[in-house]
Amino acid sequence: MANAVQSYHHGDLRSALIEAATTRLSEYGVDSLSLRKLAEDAGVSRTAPYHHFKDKSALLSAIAAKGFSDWHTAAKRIFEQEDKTPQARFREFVHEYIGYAADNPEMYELMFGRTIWQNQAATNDLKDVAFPCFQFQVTMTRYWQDKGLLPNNQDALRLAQVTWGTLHGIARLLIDGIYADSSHIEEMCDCAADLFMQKQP
Amino acid sequence: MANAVQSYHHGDLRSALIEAATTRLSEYGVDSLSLRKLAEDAGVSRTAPYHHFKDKSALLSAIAAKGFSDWHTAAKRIFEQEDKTPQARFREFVHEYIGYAADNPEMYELMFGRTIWQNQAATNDLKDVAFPCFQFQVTMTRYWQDKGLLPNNQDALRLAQVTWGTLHGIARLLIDGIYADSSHIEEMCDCAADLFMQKQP
DNA sequence: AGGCTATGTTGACAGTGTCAAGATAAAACG
DNA sequence: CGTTTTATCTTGACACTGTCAACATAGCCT
Repeated sequence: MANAVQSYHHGDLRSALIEAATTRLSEYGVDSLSLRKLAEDAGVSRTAPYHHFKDKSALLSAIAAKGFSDWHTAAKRIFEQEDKTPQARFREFVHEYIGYAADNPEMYELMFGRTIWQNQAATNDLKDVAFPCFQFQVTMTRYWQDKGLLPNNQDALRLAQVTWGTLHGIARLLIDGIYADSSHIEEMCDCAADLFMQKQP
Repeated sequence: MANAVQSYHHGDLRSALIEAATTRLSEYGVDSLSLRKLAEDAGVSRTAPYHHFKDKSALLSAIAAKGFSDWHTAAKRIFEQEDKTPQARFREFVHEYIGYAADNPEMYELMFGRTIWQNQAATNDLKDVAFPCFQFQVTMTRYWQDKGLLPNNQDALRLAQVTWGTLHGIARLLIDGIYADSSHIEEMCDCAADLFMQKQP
């Protein structure tokens, strides 16, 4: 059993690591995340984490997986608000997407950044959670096309890639510090939403 | 003078470092860029680079600055083709932008990534070259608005941010390995271009 | 000729991820 | 119950990294 007095076995090191890493991530950024520091914070030796994660990338993947899970829940909540018009939901989704990235820059960077995706580094566990999120983007796009909100003469997949690309691009420009001025986020979101929802007069 | 036989003074270490770093960057990626390796490749000791760059970030900024300079030139060349219609030029610009990112993923990542932009790490030299590039995006946007290509009821700055965001987002999704399938780049570019160039029927 | 300054050198420090080999506790099994 | 297997944790070590301090050299300016 794991008590205040540290025993040889931690008890639930895996969860403790993920939790500590998530906290440290949002506070100090992904660059300041070191396995050794995390281990020390958990009161455990440097190499203990290796019995729970293949390497550093696997730990990061686990954190991101949780992020995707939360993201999917939030997206569905917005999308399924029956009491609001599709227009309102679309606009809300845009604002929510950018807002999430702006409020949780380090988590967003981890989830949608190259760190865990390049070189086929992504864990299968991660893919299992992330791919449905990407798929959901297509589902929503098709729905909005059916409702006449988004242009119907485009392939749903391509259109989803472009709309998601737009949100992703704005998010990245914001959180990567390329937009020195981040005071007009709402206007940018509305501009993007207007652009896609081209109402034919 | 710097001959085949190495003398105490290198001669033009600064240029040699930038050149070697650029080559290594495009071949092995920004993560494999270490000051020590670069110094060794240049036949010089580990800390010699510090007499030419404040720190690693400064070296990266110098490389990126060259990238921005080239980018600006290429963008202007496309934009100023008098023999082509604005539509054709806009479409070409979209393809060229994504194409550049796809062909030079590591350079793009460096130029538009967080590494050199976050924490106000960007050198003044870098800003001096990069900001005109960002500004040029607005200039082009305003021109295309005037030509009736892009919607005229939006603020040029906001619209530029959104269109650039779209290109940037697609580029990043591609080069960060999130789009496992990168075989439909052209279709995505056309879809994006079509979406912005909403011809009112 | 002498000194200043730009440039290059070695030594050192505090980090990092990760592997190998050994220690310990808990669980599985006879 | 005792014994063995397995999961977990430990120390030691290695090869890296960026960066600072102190010192050496060579070229330029007066």
